[in-house]
Amino acid sequence: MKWDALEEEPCSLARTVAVIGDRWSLLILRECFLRIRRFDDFQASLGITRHLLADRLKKLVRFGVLRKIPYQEAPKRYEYILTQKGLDLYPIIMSIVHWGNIHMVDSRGRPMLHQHKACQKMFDPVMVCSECGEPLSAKAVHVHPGPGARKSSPVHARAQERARRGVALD
Amino acid sequence: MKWDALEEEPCSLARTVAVIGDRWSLLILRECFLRIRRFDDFQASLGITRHLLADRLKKLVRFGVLRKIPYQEAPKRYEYILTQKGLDLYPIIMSIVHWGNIHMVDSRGRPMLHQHKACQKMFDPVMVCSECGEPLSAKAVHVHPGPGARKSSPVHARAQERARRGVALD
DNA sequence: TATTGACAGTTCTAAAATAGAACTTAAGGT
DNA sequence: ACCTTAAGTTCTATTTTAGAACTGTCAATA
Repeated sequence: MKWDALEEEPCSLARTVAVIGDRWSLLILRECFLRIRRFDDFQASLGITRHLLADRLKKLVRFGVLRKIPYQEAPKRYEYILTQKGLDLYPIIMSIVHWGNIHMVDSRGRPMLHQHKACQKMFDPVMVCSECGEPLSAKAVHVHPGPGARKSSPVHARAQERARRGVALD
Repeated sequence: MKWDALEEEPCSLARTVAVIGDRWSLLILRECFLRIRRFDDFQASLGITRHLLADRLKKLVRFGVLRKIPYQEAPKRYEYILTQKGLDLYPIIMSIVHWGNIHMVDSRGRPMLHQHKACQKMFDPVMVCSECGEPLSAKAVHVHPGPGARKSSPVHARAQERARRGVALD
């Protein structure tokens, strides 16, 4: 499957993977959330090749995740800033960081701590249900086809039948 | 940078990207959460080449995200099941799906809806602070070096200084 | 005036990863 | 004997990525 085909898939995960599903895009976005904005600063802090960095920034701008805005004339220079669409990636970034904090840290402990300005406490992100506010887990969720669904494959039909019969996820 | 180097980075995001930061791993995991478990079923539903699928399954098993368990002898056949570490990826998957639902769906609407078994309602995932329960946004969070931090680069020092001075994220 | 340095890229070649198809192995069924 | 299912492995061709060098503007310095 080509990258372009991913964008067209009838699946919100696949379409998002088309935007952030490569080795560098998420790392670039991490830097954006840490207030890195300029080409050479991205390059210095990530060690990405300049070629790839130029390509990825172009892609993120094309998807509307970053905006390229001039910060000086003569010579014209630009910086890359998160759009609202980009800022909305924050829950993805945080849930990735949190999983890494739980499952991938070594004996030195967490590289970074997060403080909530509102309550002043160091926190972890928790994913809850928008309707009842309870924490979510995979086992507590049923999936249903939505209006944008295509007919499901036989493989998926069998899998959903297993779910209906209460077959566990693990 | 090589993939192996990513795993060693003093950053929980980078280390997680080493596990799920390629085009296929997240798609394979999506199938796992939909109760797909067998090689040919993954292959049929994803259209991934058998070569890559074998490689990615091996990687996910190596990282402890999936377990390979036999479901029949003679000939020996295996299926791939999420471990607890794998189930813990659910918030990442859901936040990715949710971002796609908001920013990447076409006119047909969402491909999939989610129902919370506890409250019976269709829901969206919301990320909240573990301490005060309020919804989180990037702008409401301060970052601090944790016990596993390495000395920050000059580039990051300048960026953090900007944050301290209250420079906006966007 | 000539030189150096900062910044934001582009261009080149070599190495690595991926796509796509065919092949293998082991057993059961007809 | 032959076909099918399942889970891979092997092969070649194409695409992507790594790594380094190069380009074009302009400002500041020697």
